[in-house]
Order: sequence, then structure tokens, then C-alpha cells
Amino acid sequence: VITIRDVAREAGVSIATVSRALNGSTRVNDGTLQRVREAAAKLDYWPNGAARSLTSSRTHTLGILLPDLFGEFFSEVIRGIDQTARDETFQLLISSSHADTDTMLASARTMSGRIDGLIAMAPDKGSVEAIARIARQFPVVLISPRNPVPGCSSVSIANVDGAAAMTAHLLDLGHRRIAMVRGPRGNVDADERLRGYREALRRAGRGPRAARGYQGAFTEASGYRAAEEILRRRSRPSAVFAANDNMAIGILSALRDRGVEVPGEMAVTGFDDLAIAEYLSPSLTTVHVDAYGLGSRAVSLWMTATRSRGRRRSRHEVLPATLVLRRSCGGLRAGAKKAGGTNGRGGNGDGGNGDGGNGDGATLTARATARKSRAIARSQGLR
Amino acid sequence: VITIRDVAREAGVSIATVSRALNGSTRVNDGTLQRVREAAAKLDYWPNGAARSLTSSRTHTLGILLPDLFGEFFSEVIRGIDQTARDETFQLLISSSHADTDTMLASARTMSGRIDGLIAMAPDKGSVEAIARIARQFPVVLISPRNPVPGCSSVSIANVDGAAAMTAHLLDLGHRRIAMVRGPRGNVDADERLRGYREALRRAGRGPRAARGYQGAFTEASGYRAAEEILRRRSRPSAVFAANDNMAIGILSALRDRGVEVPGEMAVTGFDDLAIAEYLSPSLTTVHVDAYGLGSRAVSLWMTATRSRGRRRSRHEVLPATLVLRRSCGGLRAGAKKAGGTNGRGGNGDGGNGDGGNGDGATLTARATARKSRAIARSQGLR
DNA sequence: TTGTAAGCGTTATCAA
DNA sequence: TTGATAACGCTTACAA
Repeated sequence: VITIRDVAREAGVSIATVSRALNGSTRVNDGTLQRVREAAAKLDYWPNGAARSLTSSRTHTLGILLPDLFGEFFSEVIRGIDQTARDETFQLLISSSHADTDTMLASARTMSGRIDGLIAMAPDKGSVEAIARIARQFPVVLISPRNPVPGCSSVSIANVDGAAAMTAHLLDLGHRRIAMVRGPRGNVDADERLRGYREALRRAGRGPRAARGYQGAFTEASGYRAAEEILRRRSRPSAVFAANDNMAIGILSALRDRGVEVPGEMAVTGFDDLAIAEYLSPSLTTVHVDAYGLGSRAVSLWMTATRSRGRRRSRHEVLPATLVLRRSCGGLRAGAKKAGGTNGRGGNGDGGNGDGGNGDGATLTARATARKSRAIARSQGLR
Repeated sequence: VITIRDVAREAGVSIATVSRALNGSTRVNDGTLQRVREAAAKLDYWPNGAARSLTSSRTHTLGILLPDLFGEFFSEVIRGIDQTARDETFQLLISSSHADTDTMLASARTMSGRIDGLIAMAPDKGSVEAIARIARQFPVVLISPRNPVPGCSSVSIANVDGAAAMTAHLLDLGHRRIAMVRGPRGNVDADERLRGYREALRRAGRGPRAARGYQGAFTEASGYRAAEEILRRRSRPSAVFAANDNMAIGILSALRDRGVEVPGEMAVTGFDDLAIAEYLSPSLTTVHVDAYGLGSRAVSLWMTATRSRGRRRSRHEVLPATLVLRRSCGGLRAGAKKAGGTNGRGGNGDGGNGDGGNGDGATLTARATARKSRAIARSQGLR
């Protein structure tokens, strides 16, 4: 392995000069700069990163702590982190799939001395304490939970608002029984989305009678199972709100297998707005979440927090969650795409919901509130 | 920041003893071991990783070089890498989104001294030279291209075989005009899949007349556009083979929008077998690729290669690509799921393909070769 | 502008 | 079983 000494010898200078020359820094003679560069190129010198960070106590690396990088959503978050870090020429030391907080702590420990700071995504409660401990070692920015650790900045999604808006929209469409397929227990995002759903129902004066929750796990398979359970009930809901898109996909699949028309007999909505959502059949009404932005903003927050260490206090950003209205919930003007057919009433054999509000899409859209209309406009601007 | 010196002072021993005690290594008195541990715990000592790797010249870290982590497929590859690395208690220094080989090289350079080796995924040609240069600095394992860099082990997918098997299957189903929507130019996977398709046609005695390629970019949107282009042709193919699932999803969506029945009027197949493939409508016939295994095997290969450095020569693994037959290509026994309807002939207004072979699914399955049957069995065992 | 030398926080090699 | 002490490869005062 070639070290700085070899380069110094080759160029006929001291190692200090090599260091200065190669780091583009201050006063170095043009001639020696040339010689050093040539020597380094000739020997194919690759500076040792560990040694550099040991002396300079800067690593130019960000640690990333993730629960489990599964599927499209996480992959987008990481992309956001990666791209933004790359703009600052930072590298990423990633550790994921943390079953418990102990392994998370252990990972952070071994990162010590190799990172300048950390971005942590800890979607379950109880990891707060561990993160607080990590934050004593280096600056940490959190993704997801709202503001739990003192001194840490954070980015999160407007889960409650998004879920509430979706629920309100379904109510506007005339749905009176709206089931929710929840995310995994203890997951902060899942909890917040459930809360938004409940709050919207309460605000509309519809209590526990209209609500009905089913347990899911953020996977297609769990959505499929939940749909089967829903169909076994005597009184079916006219709408199902899944806490994420993956589960909504499973639900759509189950309803198709059972011959239940969507949105005719049952409306289905999701959360996340994955890339495939608009290509599903029917295209999925969902809540758009800027997964890329989640990662990107986290890194930006870290950078500003670090540059102004001590001066500024922690910041907490909440990324908006906007409704994206597509065909799976009905209510879009008929004929926009593939008119007729799926809009029909269908042989709704089971318990029809009292007021018969769930009919033609165009009519229902007219009833939509101004807020919803704005959401539609926004969503159309988005894509 | 607490260093080993602080712990030594607190425990009343030398730093050498602290190092030995904490590394669980050799002869340390039980009493001192206790005292050292207590001191470390009391002070919350986190060893400096950079210093450790400088002296020991082991980093316990694997560098990962990726082109662009986009979508489910890459995310699965990374999961495979991550989990397997975690089993060996290795960390991951990740750098992705490399536009060109220069930035790739630059990333690798800054990793020097911070990693023990590298897993590189370079799906475009021309990066071979850069990787060879990297491989002179530390052991490298390649994902994807077959065996291009001397001395590097590699894992790849049986792209050619998979694409050929899919094409042969479509031929068996009676299709005479099979279009292929290609992946991005210069992408090795895309090229190999195209080659498999062509080889299968040639082997079946069907030359350029049956083949027809459309340019895609591995995205849903590009698949959508390709389908539109296909539908504009006077003589439509009876089957479309997309070089990956994302494009197949776009194709399905376009055909649905245009009212073209799948598989009745047109069969659609993909490549990758993403998690959503079986939840699409119709469920997608595709080639299963073990993305997780790709990452996992790469790490395992790296480990064995490193443990037996010099002794053994480089190894090249090729992961099988197996057909997964679902509903989007027809040919599955009718009634397995949601019988009738989609299996009908449909109003195929355009150029019917001469021999009228594209009829009822059940009949066509009977014609399937033994090899295909085995594939079905395998696929059912898989999920 | 350049060179000398003192660290950075560990591990590893010797003696003791 | 322990303690000095010399690396590890680099950056950075401080001198020259």
C-alpha cells in the first residue's frame, strides 16, 4: 500500500508538503505542487481515510440508522438522504434492520469515530431513550417521530392531517361506514394515521359506530388478509382506508378475487403514494408523502445544525401530506378515464349503507369541499 | 469525549490493559476485568473506530458502490447485503447514484482506509476498467455483469436463460408476434434479457419477423409509452415481453386505459417478480429474480474470498431466473382464480395472428413443455 | 514556501 | 497478568 511517505520520497519533499499540496490548501509553490501531483498519480496514491479522520476529527461521513429498509418507501427515503449527502460530498455509513434498541445502540457505538453525525429513523416508541444516549455522542437528526428527543432536530410527515383529510374526503363522498386497516402496533406513523382517522370521524359527529379498525402490518399480504376479514362481516363498510399503499394493494387484490367492484361496491384508499399507485387498477386514491424529501430534509437539517452548532436550537419540520384523488375511491368525474363499467352500482348483495349516498362519481365530486378541490389541483400539479 | 486514557485512569490501570479487557481478548485478571468494565460503563466510553482501524488495519466495514438505488429491486439487493453483512457484524459504507465512472472512482478513493473491501454493482459496460483499478486497492466482489474483471468474484442473474424461457413459453402458448420492451441502452441486464429473447426466437426458427423491440428505461412511465407506441402499429403483437416488471406495470396500465383486454387480446409479461407482481390485475407472469440473494451471495463470496486470500481463485455465481406463471399471459387453467370474463376472446379488431393459437387458457397449458411445468411447480413452491 | 515534530486514539510488541 | 512504548498514516502548529 502506498502512503504519504512514498509520495513524499518520490516527489523529493516532506510529507507535510504532500499533505498541503494534495489538500489544495494554502501556500504551496507551483513547481512542487506539480511534482507532488505527478508523484501521487504515478504511484496511484489513495489517502487513508481513517488516518485523516483521526487527526482532523472530521470524517465527512453521516451515519444512518434505520429500522428495516423494506420496499419502495424506505428506498426513496434513502435516495433522498444519499443525493443530498452527495451534494455535500458526504458518505453514508448505513446500518438497518434493528430488531431492538440494543442492537441499534450497538451499531451507533461502532460508528463512533467514523461519522460526524447521525440520521436516525426510529418509528417505534421506546427507542427515544436510546437515541437520546446516542445524541450525547454526536449530533443527531430524527426522521419520523415528532420531536421526542431534546436537542435533536427532526423531520416528520403530517400523518394526522393526511389521514384526517382522507377520512373527511370519504365522508364527503357519502360514506358512512369507513373501515381502517391499521399499521403495525407501536409504529408511530401507524398510530398517527389512526389518530387522524378517528379525529376526522369525531369532528364529523360520527363516533365509534362509523369506525372499525382492522390490524395490518404494512404489507400486501396483511392487507389481503384484512380485506378477507372485512368481507366476512355481516355489515360491510362502503370504504376501506388502508394505513399505507402496500396494504391497499393487498386489499384491492382480495376484493378483485372475491368479485367486489372497486369503487362501485367498496372504495379503497391508501397512504404514501408509491410510484405504482397511479398504475394500479383502479388507480389508487392515496395520501402523497414525500419520502425523498424526508431523507433530503433530514440531511439538510443536520448540515445547518452542525454548521451553527450551539447557536441555533433544534428545528422540527413537518412535511405536508396531500390527498391524491384517483379512481379507487370513486368521486372523480366519470369519463376522465375508461368511462362506464366500474362506475356501475354492481350487485351489492350485502348490507347497503342506509342513505344510498355511494352512487355516481360525478355527483359526489360536486359535493366535495373547497379544501378537497384544492387538494385535487395540488395533486395534479404534482404529477 | 471520553478516550481509553480516561477509562484507564478511572480503573487505575494502563491503557493497554483497558484495550485487552474490552476486546475480550487474552489473559486479563478477573478483578481488573471487572474494574475496567465498570469504569467504561460509568464514563460511557465509546471506542474511536478510526483509531482502531488505523492500528489494526481492519475496519469491519464493507463499501458498497451502486449505480442508483431506485425502486423495489435495488432496495431488496441492499437488504440482502445488509442482513448478511450484519450476520458477520460488518457495517456498510454506501455510495450510490454514480452518473459516470469518475465519480465512482472518487467515491472508492475516499473509502480507502475506511473499508476492508467492496461490493460493486456496475450494470453498464465501460465501468470495468474503473473497477479493475479499485480492485488493486482492496478485494472487490461484483454484482451483475458476468466475470468481466480478472481476480474479482461475481454474482449475477441468469438473464439470458430467464428471458429465453419466457420467450419460449410465449411461443408455446401459440404467440407468433412477440414484442419486447427493452431496458436502457448500455445496461448489461437489459442487453442480456434482449439476447435471451432473440436466441429463443432464433432457436424456434422464428427470425426478425416475429421479433420487434421497443425502447424502454426500466420505469413504469417508459412502459406506458412503449405500449402506446405498440398500439399505434398496424399489426399488433399478441404478446409483449417487458424487460422488467416496472415497465410491465406501465404496459398493463396503458392497455387498460385503451380498453385492450389482458391476456385475452394481448399477453403481457415482465422480469424481476417484484412483491407487487402477484397483486396486479391481472397478476403478472414474470421471471423471478432473487434480488435479496444477489446481495446476500455477494457478501458471502466476499467473506470467503477474503478469508482464503490468495489460496482460492475468483468464483462466479449465477443465480437462476425461474418462470413464475400467473394470469397476465393466459395459459393458466381457467377457474383457478376469478373464472371467465378476462379469458374471453374479446373484440380483437386489429391484425389477428394467423394461426389463431391464442385462445382458451386451459388448452394452452396442456401444450406446455415439461420444462415449463417444472417451472410452475418451482414457482408454487416459492410462494 | 517548506520541514520538523507533536499529536489523534487505538492496538500490538516487548519486557517486567 | 500487566505496563511502557512504538507504531498506524495523516494533519497541523511551529520553526526555519
